[in-house]
Parts: sequence; C-alpha cells; structure tokens
Amino acid sequence: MNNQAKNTAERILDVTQDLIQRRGYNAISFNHIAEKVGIKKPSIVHHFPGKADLGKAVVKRYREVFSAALQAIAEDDQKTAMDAFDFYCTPYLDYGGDKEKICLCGALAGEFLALPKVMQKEVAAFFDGHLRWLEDILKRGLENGEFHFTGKPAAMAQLVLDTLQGALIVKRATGTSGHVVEVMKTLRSKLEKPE
Amino acid sequence: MNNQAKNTAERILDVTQDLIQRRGYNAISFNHIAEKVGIKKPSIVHHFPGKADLGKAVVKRYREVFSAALQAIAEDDQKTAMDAFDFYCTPYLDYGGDKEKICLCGALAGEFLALPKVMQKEVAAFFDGHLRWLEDILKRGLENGEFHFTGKPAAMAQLVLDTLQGALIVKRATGTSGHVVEVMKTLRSKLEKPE
DNA sequence: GTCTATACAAAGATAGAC
DNA sequence: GTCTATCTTTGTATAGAC
Repeated sequence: MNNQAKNTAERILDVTQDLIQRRGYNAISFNHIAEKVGIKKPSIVHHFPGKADLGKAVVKRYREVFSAALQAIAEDDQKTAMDAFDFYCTPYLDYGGDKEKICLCGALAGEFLALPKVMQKEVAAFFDGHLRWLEDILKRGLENGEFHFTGKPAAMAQLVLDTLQGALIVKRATGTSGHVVEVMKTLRSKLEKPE
Repeated sequence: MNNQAKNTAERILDVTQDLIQRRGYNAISFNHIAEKVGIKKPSIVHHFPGKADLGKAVVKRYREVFSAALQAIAEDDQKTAMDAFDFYCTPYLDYGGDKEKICLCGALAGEFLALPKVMQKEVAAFFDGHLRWLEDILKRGLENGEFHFTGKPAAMAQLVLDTLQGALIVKRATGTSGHVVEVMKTLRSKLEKPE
C-alpha cells in the first residue's frame, strides 16, 4: 500500500510521526504537517480536534505496532531468544542508518515535561512495555543457555533500552555513521559471553 | 556565591539552562525565562541579542565547565581510572535523582534538527569531547589492569555515554527512581570484570 | 471532507524613555 | 541596565461556505 492509497487521517499520522522523529513535537506545527500532506490546516483539525489529540494518536499507533510485533515474536516457538533480541534491534538499526531520525519516543522523552499529559502517558507506556518485553526475553535466553550475562534480567533490560535510545540521539548529534551498529555489537557481546 | 550575588547575565544563563533541562529549547520562551529571573523580556535581549545567542551561551558554558573538570581529573596522577569514571558519573547520578531533569545536551539532542546551527555545533562538540575523554580513561584503565573488558576502548566509551544519556531520558518518562543508579552499576560491572 | 477567512494568544524582536 | 509600548510573525483553533 503506497502513500497515496492511504486515507487522509493515516497520511497525517505518517507525516506527523516523521516530523516528530526529525524535529520533535514542540518545534512542529499544523502548517508544517499540512504542507507535507498536501492539505490545509483546518483539514487536519477535522480529523484530529487538537494538536494533543494528533500527538497522542501518533504515539499510540507507534506503540501498538511495536507491541504487536514484539508479542508475535515472543510467542513464536521457532524463534530463539537471540532471534528476538536481533529483531528488537532492527528498528534502531534502521534509524541508526538515517542521519536525521531517532526513535519517536526517544524524541518525545527529551521534551517530556513540555508534552500534553495524554502524550506523556503513551510515551511512558511505550518504555514500560519495552522494558518488560526485554526482561522476559533476556530471562528466557539466560535460562536456556543462549545468554551468559551476570546480574538480573531486569537490569540488563534497562541497559539495552537505555543504550539503544541513547545511541540514536548521540549518533544524530555527532553525525557518526556506524555509531549505532557499533554499540549494538558491544551490547550483543555482553549478552553472549560470560563475564 | 548565592543566586542573588550573581549578575543578571549569569542568572539568565542559570534559569535558561534549568528550563531547557526540564522542558527543552523549543518549548521555552523569553517570557518564561524573564519571569523566573524576575526581569522583563527586553532585559534579556539586552544581554543576549537573540534566543539562539542565549541558547549557544548556555551550552557553551555547560560544555566548558564539564570540560575543565574532566581535564583536571584526567591529569591528576593521584586518581585511578575508576576514580575518573566514578567522577564522570556524578552529574548523571545527580540528574538521575531529580524527577524532572536530564542532561542539557541530552535534551537538546532530542530536538537537534530544530536547533539553531550555532547550538548544534556546541552540542556536537560536547558529545565528541566526552567520547574522547572516556576513551582515554578506559584505555588507561585497561592498560594498567583496573579494567578488564573486551573490545576497543572507543566502543566501550560509546556504550557508556549512550547508556547514561539514554538512562536519563527513560527514567524521567517512566518515573522510575533508581533507574540511573541501577544501570550505572550494571555498566560498572562490565568494566571491572573480564568477560 | 476540504476549503477561505478570521479570531485570539504567544512568540521573537525593536524603539525609545528613564 | 531596565523598562513600556509596539511591530510582525506564527501558533492553535473556530465559523461557515462549498
């Protein structure tokens, strides 16, 4: 399904998500969004009554798409814990290869207190869900002998999430291509080998 | 030296830095700053001709204060590599204990492309400098037997910086007290023990 | 569902009095 | 060095025609 085949509401969500990942929430406006979608300002308001509603809808969709994919791979018996871990890394690798983009929720977390409450809730739920999922995968890999790290799976889950989120914001600021791939290899080695 | 003893320019810098660490750059205005300093909007303009000038001055000061402290401990022969590492962690620990604050440059990196060019340069220089300093300390600790990690010091420096920056943005969004302390212990254990 | 027109507030910035 | 007053632009949001 290409972009033109989508309905207006979806195209607004796509453009808004892209703009937030590049510039943040408080730096963009209905005008920026409307121009990229190819409509006028009030048409956005017709689909989303306010900027906070639009922002919330963007994060909610992002969170749910992630959530469904993570749940699917966690429930797939064919997949190893390392398969799941590598799958988790793919979006970070994608954004890592883009000079301008970072994780949607990483961008929003940087201006967290300047976000509408409804958006704060979504962003918090995103991170909470990822931490729980990572903990589960790491615990499984530790128990079945795939992983060999010391310390609790919960602590390792924090390390993984924090590192990947941090890697994206640092790579964009420093303009270092390969920064995310590099740190991901380091991270992976801490999971595989015993200390 | 208390706040009232400082001159106006310094008080403006203090308030602006604090506001950026809480809310980001694009979400704050001369009015917010003026109100907290206890002056009026045009008085700020007298000291800093534009918002970009003020923003640049804030990051420059932050970067230079950090830089001087890091250089001092790196040149102190009495300090071990682990002393230096722990010293590096202290500001992150301080912000970690605050529900609202993150690193100034971490906040700005989240809205990097929506910053004035002069500010982007300062933020990039901050991260570049920290990566070089960390690599130097880690290399030294590895050579003198204090540290026992595998992989290049440069890769480990990335891991440290990314993790600490990510930990701050994640802890604020999730409201998890202890998140930063916890991940820092994990990080420390990866330096100390051989894999 | 999309548009033009408009209301209203807040932003950065300037001029000039004190 | 600080202020009042003002300018200009841009922001979110609304009303109502098509």
